[in-house]
Amino acid sequence: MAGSINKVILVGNLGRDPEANRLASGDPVVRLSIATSETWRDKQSGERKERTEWHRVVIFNEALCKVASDYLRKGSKVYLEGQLATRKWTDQQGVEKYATEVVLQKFRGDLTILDSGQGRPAPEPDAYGSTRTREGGAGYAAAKEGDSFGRQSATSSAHLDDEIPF
Amino acid sequence: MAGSINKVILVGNLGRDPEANRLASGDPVVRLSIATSETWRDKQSGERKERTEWHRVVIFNEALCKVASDYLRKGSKVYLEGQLATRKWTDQQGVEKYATEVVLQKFRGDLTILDSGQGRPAPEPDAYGSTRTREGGAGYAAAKEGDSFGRQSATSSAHLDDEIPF
Amino acid sequence: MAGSINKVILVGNLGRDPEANRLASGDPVVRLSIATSETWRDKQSGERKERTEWHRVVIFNEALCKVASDYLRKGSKVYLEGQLATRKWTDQQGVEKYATEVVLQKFRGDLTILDSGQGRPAPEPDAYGSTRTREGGAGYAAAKEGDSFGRQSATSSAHLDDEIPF
Amino acid sequence: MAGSINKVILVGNLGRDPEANRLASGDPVVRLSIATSETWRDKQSGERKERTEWHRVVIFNEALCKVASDYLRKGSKVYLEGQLATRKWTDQQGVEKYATEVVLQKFRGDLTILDSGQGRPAPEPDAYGSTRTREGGAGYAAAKEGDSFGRQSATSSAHLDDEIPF
DNA sequence: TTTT
DNA sequence: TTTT
Repeated sequence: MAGSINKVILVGNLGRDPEANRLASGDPVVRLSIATSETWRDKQSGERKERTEWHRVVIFNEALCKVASDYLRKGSKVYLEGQLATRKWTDQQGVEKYATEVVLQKFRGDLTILDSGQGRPAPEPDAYGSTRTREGGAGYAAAKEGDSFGRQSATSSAHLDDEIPF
Repeated sequence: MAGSINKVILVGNLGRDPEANRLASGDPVVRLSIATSETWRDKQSGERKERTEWHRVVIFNEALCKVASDYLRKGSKVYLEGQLATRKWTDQQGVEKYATEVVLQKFRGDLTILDSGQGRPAPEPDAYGSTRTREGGAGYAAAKEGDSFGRQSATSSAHLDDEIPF
Repeated sequence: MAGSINKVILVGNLGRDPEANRLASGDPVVRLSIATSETWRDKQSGERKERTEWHRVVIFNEALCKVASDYLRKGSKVYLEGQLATRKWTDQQGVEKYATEVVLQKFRGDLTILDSGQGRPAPEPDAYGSTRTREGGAGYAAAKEGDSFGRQSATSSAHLDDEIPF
Repeated sequence: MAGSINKVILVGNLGRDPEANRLASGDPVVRLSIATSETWRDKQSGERKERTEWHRVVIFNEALCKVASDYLRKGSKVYLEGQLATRKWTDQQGVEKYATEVVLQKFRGDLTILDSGQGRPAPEPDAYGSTRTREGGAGYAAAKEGDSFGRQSATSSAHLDDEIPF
């Protein structure tokens, strides 16, 4: 379909520290869990309501992987831009599962830090890069080769996804 | 969270005609299934690849419901803007399911037709509005009251969602 | 032109306090001057370069006028969404001038505060509303009626615009 | 300013054919004039009103220059994404002038054709690329070196800008 | 799991 | 005129 656009823009906070990994190809992947929320006053009761939405973000863009793993922490506020991708897999019970993620593909997407580190622990300089030398070490498990879309294959990440529910 | 943004922008084509319904409250809901796709040339094989992504869109914005049901048809190209919302429900086997939708809430979102009707059947004038007078009639099933977010309750739409795969 | 989109998204900082005014109609207008900047390393010299862009923002959306005048100050960081509008006028020397602004029309646009007031003077409660009672007083000059687009007429604001250059 | 975003999204039609040029560096530049419009019904008179906005677009992204010059024509509908940049220059009378453009920098921005050529003259295959071999030839005037931002210097384009009014 |  |  010539002429289609698939774009997500989020401004929100990380619910936990970024999860940095490498595919078998050596390419980095960083996963973020981002909260956005909206508040409104209920017309009936007059009560203040809040609804929080959690977004799974998967970064394949190398430069942005580095920004994410070096400078983002639980609580960080970010602006990011990616695209929607729904992944399907079959769990151990043979049940088909779906998860929709915001994907920042290689050379695509955008990620900008909106809180300049106030109150967050200073990042270790080049924390992500250093894992190149201790590949597979604690916290940076090696992953299976990605699919043609550049994402981990459904099976290799199924056990992670089962923990899903964001 | 003061200061969060949850925005999706899609330009794509409808995979089927819009599904117009009404909540028990009488408020309209229109569901769209939108395809976006991207093509690229595989660096290894040199082959041209294509990946299509299907998006579930749910419109609660009344004016945009009317635009959608009056002027959109299978194949129509649209620009739309909404927000991500993930819904959870339990199916008949007791399995927890999730579906992420692009929601155009009341008084929010945007929807613009990008192909001025070429080749599509002329819409019946005010097709949607006329269902007000035959509520529950063929093609416009009445639905259960929405939840606080204004969306149909998980249970009332569960059987639809099971058909999912977009 | 059925099917056109004109959208600007900015994340940046206010270069000065918001300027709140009222049109002759009584409708509020708030003007912001927003800086965005980008930095890069020059490939030749290796030097770190920075380019700052200044954006004129004009808010006619009443709710967002209130947010802006009550909570924003010089230095505040905001996310905002509006549309481009280029205004033309003739200055006292008879020279045609143009200025492009990011406009948040009535009931349109978006404005979200991204820094929760850290270090900024607490806003006077309802500062903007209170000017209703001292209309035309210092700092809230009354302005001539807006044009059909809801903006001040070119002539009524020409002297302001001559100070322009952002 | 770490953490700023300057983004413009337009869906509109070309008011004339693209203007393809090359900088002295050999890098391509394509200029587009894009119209967006909105229509509304005047609350007082009940009349249908329309307002058209013209946008100057400047493309430095090489791949998108090629798309624009090969496939776009007067009347084409496009989706595009760029950033705002205001350029200042002094005209022959010594008057300072400003023009705000939507810029698609090298390796940045987005451009998607929304009408698949219906009714437009088929583009000559690779029309743009062929100018590499007849640089400076009819229709592809060579231009002075760009500034650090990658844009043509103010002086070299001043005479073009004087024709402005988009 | 975040944030206000 | 902001911010880093």
